[in-house]
Amino acid sequence: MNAPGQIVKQGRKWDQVLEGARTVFMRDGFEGASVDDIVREAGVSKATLYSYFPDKRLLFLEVAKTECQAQSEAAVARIEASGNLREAMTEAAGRMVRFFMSDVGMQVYRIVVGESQRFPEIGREFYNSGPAKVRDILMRFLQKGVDEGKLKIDDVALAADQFPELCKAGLHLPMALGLRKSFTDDEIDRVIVGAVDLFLCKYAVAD
Amino acid sequence: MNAPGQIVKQGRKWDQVLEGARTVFMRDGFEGASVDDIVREAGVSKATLYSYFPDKRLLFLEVAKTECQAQSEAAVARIEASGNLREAMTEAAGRMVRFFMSDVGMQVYRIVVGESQRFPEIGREFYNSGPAKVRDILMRFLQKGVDEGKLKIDDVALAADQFPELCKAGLHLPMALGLRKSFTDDEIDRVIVGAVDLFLCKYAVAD
DNA sequence: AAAAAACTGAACTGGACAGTTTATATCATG
DNA sequence: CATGATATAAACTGTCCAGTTCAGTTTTTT
Repeated sequence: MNAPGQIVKQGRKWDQVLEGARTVFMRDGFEGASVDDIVREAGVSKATLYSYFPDKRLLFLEVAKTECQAQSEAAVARIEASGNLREAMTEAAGRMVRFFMSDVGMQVYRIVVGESQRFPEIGREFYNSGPAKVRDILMRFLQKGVDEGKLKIDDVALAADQFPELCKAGLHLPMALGLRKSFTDDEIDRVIVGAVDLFLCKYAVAD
Repeated sequence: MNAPGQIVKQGRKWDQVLEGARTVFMRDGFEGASVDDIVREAGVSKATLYSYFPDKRLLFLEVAKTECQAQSEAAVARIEASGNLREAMTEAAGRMVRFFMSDVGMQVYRIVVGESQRFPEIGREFYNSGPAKVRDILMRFLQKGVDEGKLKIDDVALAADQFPELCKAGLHLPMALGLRKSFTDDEIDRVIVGAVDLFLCKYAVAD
């Protein structure tokens, strides 16, 4: 018997449950996924699942948290400024776009946006372990550029919000709405190059 | 008896049904709203609702469509370039931000993103009657600026995607995720001015 | 005022699904 | 190999909800 609201991590099949839940939630969303689907996918009995997770909501929260951490770690891997600022930013942009255009990234976004009304904590969890990390790293990166005299930015926080938005131009919304399943590398490059161009045109001291 | 999938618009209480549905869907989302809630809110019998709409999904689709049209018409009201380009864009940005930051606009976005997996047509419906209209008008506006020699833009379509994204910087995501309920006028102005500054820095011929 | 159309209320059907229970089986380890 | 922890299958409970039905009432039309 669990203490109410507690997740118990011991036991052989914990990973199995989580992996099955991940698969089904990512495929069907929160409401669309039934617990029976999940136990079938996980190859586990319902009683086992409920011995680990007190309810469906907390199971989903665990999946979302894990997913965000994995994603943002992959996406955020050092922007360590190689000599050339433009190159560094272009590469960072590429990683970000891959971050939010991946199947899993997109699906997490959809679910989180859709459910953040009913589960407010999920919105914060997602923001902190994803977008907020990107923002922090970008701010540090930009500030360093300013300190080194490569960039001239009055409002670094604003700039750190602007750049990721520019990288979404024409890509993110059509995907989130299911109008497009994917984009070609050329389409993506066009947006990234355009983002970096626009950004550096204002903020670069000398290019 | 309706032809399958057909919506019947005749009858006294059609508007009443739609208005009740609007209220409840906007408050509770699609899954969260029960048809019984809707008929109660609308002051109408369940049989009446089902004499107009063959099912819940099509009722929601109708609400979303109506909502988008109303919104985008309000938001898009002429960007007729008053002499000053910067002023015109700043004002257009203000309208756009008000467009997607309003309670209803935000809620439609949440629901549509959340449900566009299960109902693909809803994503397209929303995109075409909202964001696509803004995009078209912006493209025409920018092209005119280019023709008049005020702007220099290689890729007008890209620029028309970039500008709205810039207007979302730091505002849209925290709202969509429920981290912030609202923003002060100062916060919004900062983002709008920043967007116009960045945009015109690259694209304006002479400012 | 009669006929037709629209509406009502309330009960009902059928299905989906979260979470529980129970009796039984398997595993890990000392 | 014995014992306690972990897992299982399957049936069950209770709830929620979309959509239907129907006998009767109100409104509109003619």
